[in-house]
Amino acid sequence: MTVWDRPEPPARPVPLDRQRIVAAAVALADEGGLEAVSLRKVAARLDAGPMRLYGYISTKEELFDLMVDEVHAEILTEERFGDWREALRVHSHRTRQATRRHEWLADLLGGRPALGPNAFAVTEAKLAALDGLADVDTVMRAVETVSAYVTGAIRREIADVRAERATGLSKPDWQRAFGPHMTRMLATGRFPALAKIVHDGTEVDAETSFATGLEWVLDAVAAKLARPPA
Amino acid sequence: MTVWDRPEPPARPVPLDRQRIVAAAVALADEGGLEAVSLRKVAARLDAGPMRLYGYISTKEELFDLMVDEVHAEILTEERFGDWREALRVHSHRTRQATRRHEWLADLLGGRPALGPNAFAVTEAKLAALDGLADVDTVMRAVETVSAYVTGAIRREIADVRAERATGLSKPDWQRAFGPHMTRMLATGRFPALAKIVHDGTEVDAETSFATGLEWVLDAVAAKLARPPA
DNA sequence: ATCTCTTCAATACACTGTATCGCAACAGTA
DNA sequence: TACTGTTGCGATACAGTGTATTGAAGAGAT
Repeated sequence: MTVWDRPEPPARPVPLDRQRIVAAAVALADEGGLEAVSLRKVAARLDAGPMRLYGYISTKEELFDLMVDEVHAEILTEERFGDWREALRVHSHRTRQATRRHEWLADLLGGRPALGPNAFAVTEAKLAALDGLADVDTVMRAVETVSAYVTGAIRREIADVRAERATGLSKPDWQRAFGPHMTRMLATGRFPALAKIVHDGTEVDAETSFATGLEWVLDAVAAKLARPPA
Repeated sequence: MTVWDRPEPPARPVPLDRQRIVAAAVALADEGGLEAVSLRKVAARLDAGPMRLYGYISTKEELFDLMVDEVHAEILTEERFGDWREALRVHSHRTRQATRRHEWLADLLGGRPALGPNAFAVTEAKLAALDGLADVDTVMRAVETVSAYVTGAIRREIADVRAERATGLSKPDWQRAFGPHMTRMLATGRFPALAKIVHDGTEVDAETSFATGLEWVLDAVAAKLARPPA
C-alpha cells in the first residue's frame, strides 16, 4: 500500500476568521453592490460551505455591521487637526470618499447604530475635536447634526449616480437623464419653481455641492459654539 | 341542462389598479416592515396571482418607488406659510412624522431619486417658499441641505428606535440598551470623549433633538439668504 | 361562428437565509 | 493502543423570494 494508493487526506478546512469573511464580503459588494453579497457567495470565495459562516456571525445583518465597521477604518485618520472645524470637515469628506469607493455603504449608512470599534473611534475623534468648546449636550448635538447631513447628502449623491448609470451612462444632466418623464412633469405647469430651477440652475458637481452644504452646517455649529447655550 | 348543472362561471378577477396595489403594500410594510412586502403577499391581499402585478409595475423597486410617493402625499399640506423658514420646518417635521407612522420609509428615504408627482409637489412647495429670496442656485442648495439633514436624522432616529425594540423594549437609555457591549467598549479607555458624553450627557427625546438640529441648519440657510452669495 | 388579441394564472427556475442532522477528525482517558 | 466524548464542519432541507415563460380562457371584431 504505497502513498499513491492511499487517497489524500481531505483538505483541512481553510482557516477562517471574521477579517477574511468581511474582506470577501466587501470585495463582493464592491463588485456587484450589496445585493451581490450572499452568504453562499461569500463562503464560496473562501472555499467554505455557507453554514461555516454561522460560527462567526449569527445573521446576515451582522455581516453588514462588520462591513460597515471595516470601512470606518478607512475613514479614520492619524492626522492632527488645527481645529474642530477641520476635524469635522475632514471626517465628513473621508466618509464621502469611502462611500465613492464602496457605493454600497450608502445603503447602510445610518441604517443601524454603528457599534463597532472603528465607528466608535471615528465618533471619538469627532467628539474629542469639540471637547471643551461647549457643554457636552451641545457637542453631541453638533456631531449628530453634521453626521445627519453627511449621511443624507451621501445617500442622495449615490442615488443620483445610480440613476444616471441606469439611464445609460448619460452626462450629469438629469434633465437629459430623466428627460421624458421630467419634461412631461414640468410641462404640466404644476411645478413652476421646480421648472425654473431645472431651467436656470447651474450644474454643479457632486463634490462641490456636498462641500457647500457641509460648510453651511459647520457655520451653524460654529454659531452655537461661539456663545454658550442659554 | 338546468342552471344547476352548469358550473358557476369562474369569478371575474378583482379589478386592480396601482392605487390598490400600493395601499396593500403600504399596509403590509406598516405591519411587518419592508421585508414583509413580497409580491406574493401583496398579490394575495388583493386576491390575485403574483404575476398579475407585473402589469402595473415592472419590478419590485418600482413598487417601493410608488410607496414612497404615496407617503409623500401625507407630507404635503395645503396650509400657507408665514415665511420660508416655517415652510421648510413644517415639511421637515411632517416628513419625520410620516416616517414614525411608516417606519419603513426610513429605509427608502434618499435611496432613490423621488420622481413621483407627490414628491415633486413637496419639492415644489419648498422651492416656492424660497423663491426670489436668493438666486436659484442658493435656493437649490438650501433645499437640498435641509433635506439631507432630515434624511440623515430620520434614519438615525429610526435605527435607534429599532435597536431599542430589539434589545427588549428598554427605556430610551442606550447605555442600558447596549449595556454590556457599550460598557466594555468604554471601559477600554480608548474613547474618553465618548465616555464623558455617555456619562454626563442629558437624555433628550428624539423629537427635540431632531428639532434642535433642524433649527441649526435653518439658521445656516438664513445666514446665506441674508446676504446674496459672492 | 370563427378568429385574433388581450389578460391572467400556473408553472418553473435560480437563488436566498438559515435550521437541522449526521459524520469525521481530534482530545483526553483507560 | 483502544475507546469515547466533543466539537466543528458539510450536506441536506425548507420555506420563501423575484421574475420569465407558457398556456388557456375570455372579450371583441369580422
